[in-house]
Amino acid sequence: MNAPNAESAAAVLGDLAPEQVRVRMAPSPTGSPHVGLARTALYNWAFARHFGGTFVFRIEDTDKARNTVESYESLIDLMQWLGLDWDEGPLKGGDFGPYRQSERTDIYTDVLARLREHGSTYDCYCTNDEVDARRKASGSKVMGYDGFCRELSAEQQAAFAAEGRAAVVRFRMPEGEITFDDLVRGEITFDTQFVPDFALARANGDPLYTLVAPIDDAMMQITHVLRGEDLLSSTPRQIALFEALVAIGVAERTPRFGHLPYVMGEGNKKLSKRDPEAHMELYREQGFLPEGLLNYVALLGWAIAADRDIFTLDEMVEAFQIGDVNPNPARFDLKKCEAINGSHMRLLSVEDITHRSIPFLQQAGVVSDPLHDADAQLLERAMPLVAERINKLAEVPDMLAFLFVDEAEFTRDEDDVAKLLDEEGKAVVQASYDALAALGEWSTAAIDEALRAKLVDELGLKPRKAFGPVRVAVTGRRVSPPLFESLELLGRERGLGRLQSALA
RNA sequence: GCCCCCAUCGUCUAGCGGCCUAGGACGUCGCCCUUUCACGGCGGUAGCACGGGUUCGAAUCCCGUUGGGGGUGCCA
Repeated sequence: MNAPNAESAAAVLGDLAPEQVRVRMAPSPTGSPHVGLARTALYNWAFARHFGGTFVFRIEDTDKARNTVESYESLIDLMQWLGLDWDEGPLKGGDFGPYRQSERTDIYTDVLARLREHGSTYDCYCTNDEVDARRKASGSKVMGYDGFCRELSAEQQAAFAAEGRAAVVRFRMPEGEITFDDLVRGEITFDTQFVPDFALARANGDPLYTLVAPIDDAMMQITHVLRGEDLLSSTPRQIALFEALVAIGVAERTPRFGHLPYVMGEGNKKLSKRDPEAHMELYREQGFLPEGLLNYVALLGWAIAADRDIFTLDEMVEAFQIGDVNPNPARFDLKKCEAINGSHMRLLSVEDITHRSIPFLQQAGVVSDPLHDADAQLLERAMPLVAERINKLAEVPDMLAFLFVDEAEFTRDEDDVAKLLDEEGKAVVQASYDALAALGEWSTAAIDEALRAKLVDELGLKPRKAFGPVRVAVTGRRVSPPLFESLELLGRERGLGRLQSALA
């Protein structure tokens, strides 16, 4: 499938020293950032860090109609949250800037002029309808542009211009085959007869992605291009253009390419922007940890070892080899993503989880903002009870709300009340109240002992039966932190109050 | 249509010609732990798409078929 690992560093680097590696993440600021984009960013980042090379962050905002500032900002925000730090790019600068294509139009205009001078381009006056009509007439199976304007004389060009036609600039594709050694797929060959002359600039002069990406990669001295599989079939065009850029002295070399597999959603289709599961924002809001999310996303096409799937970013950097990336598309599985995140949660100290949970608690209105001492102290005692039983930070407020609310605002889940606080349940709660009202010391151990003596020993209830109603009475829910500990934290007065109010 | 990519449990994967009676993880099922939910532990379930080669030997290499995906823009 891929090159053997033992040789892969040499196979990947060629004559480059490891620290000369330069890769880039080059998203378009349209829409909200995507899971696939995060994976591409992660692989590029890990590749650069593995070799001690440079990770460039570039914004591909040539499509004025679709770019938005919100999208640009959320891109930056996401990268920062994930901890994928870049060496050159927005907010950071670098020797090859600017790093937003919208600020580089002079460069593109200049390079385009040089390409024209070199004979790599030509002006094309055709309309789509004309091209379609010719294809229909000739019966050609090849879609795309047919090269009609390739050899137009100056007089013919003048004649078209006189008709008021504006010309797009097209690249003159060379004849023959283009073969490249894809870093994840191996050798791939295209016959350029199936790669039509493509447009480099709009009729209004605006440069297009097809022109701009290779120019930037060339001038930013990118050595390895790791990008989505959707760009695979545009690679021969880019390689041909790169060769022209080398010829005119803009590029030193053509980078190596590696095409990463798609991330698929439900069914078997590419995770699309309409898919709510596609958006990174969502995971952040739900309280996924960046390290957990990154770990899961890394698994979509790569494995650190045969029998292991929890690892840190440092471990990934150490182990990451582009040749190990699996070329087939991966389905995003939320269940597994949560499980991986939960494993990372359990790797954290309680202090750390507490710290990270506070914004979620504050946003839910469970604790004060800024955090008062009283809340902080209660939180410090409560977090150990829940830290082990959650997969996402957003679960914390649900688990702990009952401890923090004012008694007046305390409510119980209706379904749970209906199920567990029936006549029988209320009798249990009453018995619990009796047992605890007399209690001398209000501690977990004492509460445990008292309730057990009363409910299990005296009334002969099974623990399952006994503690369910009490739990709903005290915490308002069937699912909660451990009961005795919860009672202790609640305190005698509020604890007994809850038991009493459940009887009403 | 044409071009290109892809193909191991339901899902993500390990596998680089003999270590494969195909390993791990998530899911799922059962059991244990247990005051609920989790966590943890133990066990089960389930897969090399198909057909031809090559080879002493194929999940692994080659060809074909089938199936999936992508491209085929004055989008990126």
